[in-house]
Amino acid sequence: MSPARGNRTPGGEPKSGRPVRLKDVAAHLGLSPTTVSLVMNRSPAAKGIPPETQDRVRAAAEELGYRPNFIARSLRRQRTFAVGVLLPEISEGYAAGVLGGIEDQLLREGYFYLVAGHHSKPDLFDDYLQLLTERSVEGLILVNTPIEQALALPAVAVAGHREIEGVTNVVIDHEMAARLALGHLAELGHRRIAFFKGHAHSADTESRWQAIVAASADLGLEIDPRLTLQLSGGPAGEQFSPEEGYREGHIFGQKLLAVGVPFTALFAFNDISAIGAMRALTENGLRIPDDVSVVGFDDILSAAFQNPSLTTMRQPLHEMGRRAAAELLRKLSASGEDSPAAITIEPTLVVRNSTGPPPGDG
Amino acid sequence: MSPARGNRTPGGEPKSGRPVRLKDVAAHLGLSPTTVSLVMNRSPAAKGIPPETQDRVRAAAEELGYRPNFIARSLRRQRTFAVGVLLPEISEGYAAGVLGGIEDQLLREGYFYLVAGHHSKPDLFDDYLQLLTERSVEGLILVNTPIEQALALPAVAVAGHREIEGVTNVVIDHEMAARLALGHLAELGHRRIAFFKGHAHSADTESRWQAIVAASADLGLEIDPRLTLQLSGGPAGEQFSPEEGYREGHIFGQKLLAVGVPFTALFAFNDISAIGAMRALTENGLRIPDDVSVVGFDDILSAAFQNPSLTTMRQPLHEMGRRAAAELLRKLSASGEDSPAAITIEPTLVVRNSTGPPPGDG
DNA sequence: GGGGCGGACTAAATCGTTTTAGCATGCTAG
DNA sequence: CTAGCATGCTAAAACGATTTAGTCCGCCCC
Repeated sequence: MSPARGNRTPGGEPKSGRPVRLKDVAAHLGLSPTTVSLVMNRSPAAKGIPPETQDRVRAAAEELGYRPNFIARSLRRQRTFAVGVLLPEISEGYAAGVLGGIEDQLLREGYFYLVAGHHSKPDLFDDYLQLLTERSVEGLILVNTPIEQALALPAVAVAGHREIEGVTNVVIDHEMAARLALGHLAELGHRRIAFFKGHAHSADTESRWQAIVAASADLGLEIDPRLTLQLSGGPAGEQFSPEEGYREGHIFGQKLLAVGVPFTALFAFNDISAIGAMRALTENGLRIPDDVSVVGFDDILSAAFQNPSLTTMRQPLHEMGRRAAAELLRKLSASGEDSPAAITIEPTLVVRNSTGPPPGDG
Repeated sequence: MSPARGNRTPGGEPKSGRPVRLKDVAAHLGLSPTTVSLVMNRSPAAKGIPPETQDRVRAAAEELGYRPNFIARSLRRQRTFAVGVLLPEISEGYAAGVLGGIEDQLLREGYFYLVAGHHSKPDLFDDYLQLLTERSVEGLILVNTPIEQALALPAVAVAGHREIEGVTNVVIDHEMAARLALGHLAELGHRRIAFFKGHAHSADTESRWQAIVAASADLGLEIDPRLTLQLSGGPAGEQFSPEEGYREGHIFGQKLLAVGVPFTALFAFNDISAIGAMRALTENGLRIPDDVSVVGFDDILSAAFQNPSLTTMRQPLHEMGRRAAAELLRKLSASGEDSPAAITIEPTLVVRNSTGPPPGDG
């Protein structure tokens, strides 16, 4: 049936070298490119084309294995259906988790994305921003990437450190996190709880701490300043490695014991430092959770594989990425004046084996 | 010394709405677009244009904040400087690690990449392959992604499961891995070593096992079949979760003890199962490394945070990604007939605290 | 018989570049 | 005096689509 050579591979590509263009389909049918374009795009202007012709066009396109050239289409329509993602480093748990969510949402909606890892170097950040702009991305998602100035493109930030005009921030609900974690400990019977605060130059630190203070008050818990230690996280602006965080958790665990103020639970700033602290406590003869309960934050992969496995607040990274992408697409499509300054994501408490009733409570 | 510069933001964008085009620069200078294009691209054909004019052009471009439109350029030159990356799932440690290396290399060479996660569904894989082709990627990198047919584009696979015509495979040097790991154990004095084999339908399983057999022979070690257990990894073709791997390691650790054949070391198939096994051994009163030494494979983040920290073979994921990207770019640029069928990457042994001399050896 | 109209298309401009093929102009050599 | 040849540029045709503004034809109706 196929008129004139029906030679295509299962992939839809013609066997001959070059791909089939719109023009080829048109020529094959004896129609103009315009007509074929209108039909293929189901353009409203195609209503004047009789259904029979439309079918002919679509059949021919299928038969020849026509695939529209996205580049040409992008140029003409001034739409690339691509967004840029800027993050410090792909192969880091946090960013990879968020990126997974971004990916799901974007591909589902027919978008692709270009990723650039700036390794926390501001000049690289600027370069990549430039390159992404040149490539005509329609918007930006910033993961864990602080920015100074307003951006020329619609943008959404995940764990953005600042409030920037026009940039929607996807953040975790710290109040809820504090309520859940402290509620869990309080319910078990803990009254004297130690804390690790985040390092001073992280945006999360302050809001999280305030949430902890508020939740403590609500629950009638007292916070003992001698039992709150602030992580330094190394030199300012530098990304601290997991190993450093672990080491610091280990040191701080020992410090807590050295203070001599009794405590029955520890709420760490993240899983890494929690794991370090668990080791320090264990080394000092304390048993977890029998003597001390430990709660982490993040739910990294390692948390489940500790012994005992770590109770922790899970940040739904995938969901955060998904929401960020969805919001960006909304900004792109809608007239979009009604974009919120922040989107709050609910964390969940993952109860494992590092928490239990305080000693002498049963 | 920036000349004239009226109105551009630090970003290089003009303040007025629309970006500056080549034509604008030409008009501003009273020259033709051709001339400006030749100069901007340092085309060989620009040798006929006097240096003075060239300077004028570049100055104007700088002043107006001209940025070439990559889409238009791609269309005309039939080059996108973009490659497609197909992987099962971004937010998985292995793929994220490799992707980090891919990213570094590609960006360094002026390329971008489009990622698609097919979640191990063959139909999604086909769809994305189609979409990437439509977007005119110049080549493909497949991470942990088995393919059936030859591909229409130049491609490199990382951890590819099959040998496909024209696709270069980046693989780990299993012989070396076996030599290093067993050499380490042998040197410490171990003679009776237990093994976890990978599940049957993984490509790595067979070659790795053969390498182990060979290395054992070289080192004069005997392999006791009663001490080799094969991981099942769940239903065929299904991605097994870390939790499952961990659980299986735990079960297999107990099984090893139940067998009743004495052993002083375990070489697991991966870190996850090693960690599970460590827990099982510890629960049964064995001390690591005093009674049993354990070696893992992969060096996932958790490996360093175990207690004791895990000695393991590190797969240089970043390097593997980097090499894959570099090879793909080589294929794209060179006439490229001389592309190897495989690129072998050297693993490294990371000695931590889960290995030591066998008991009664000191 | 011609004005109006709906139906079925299409010519040509456009998106922003690159690239091929020339066009003036002036100078030199024969 | 003019053919030949640099020199310094430019016109116009791509690239592969989309989209605006028609065209052409037949028919109906007065």
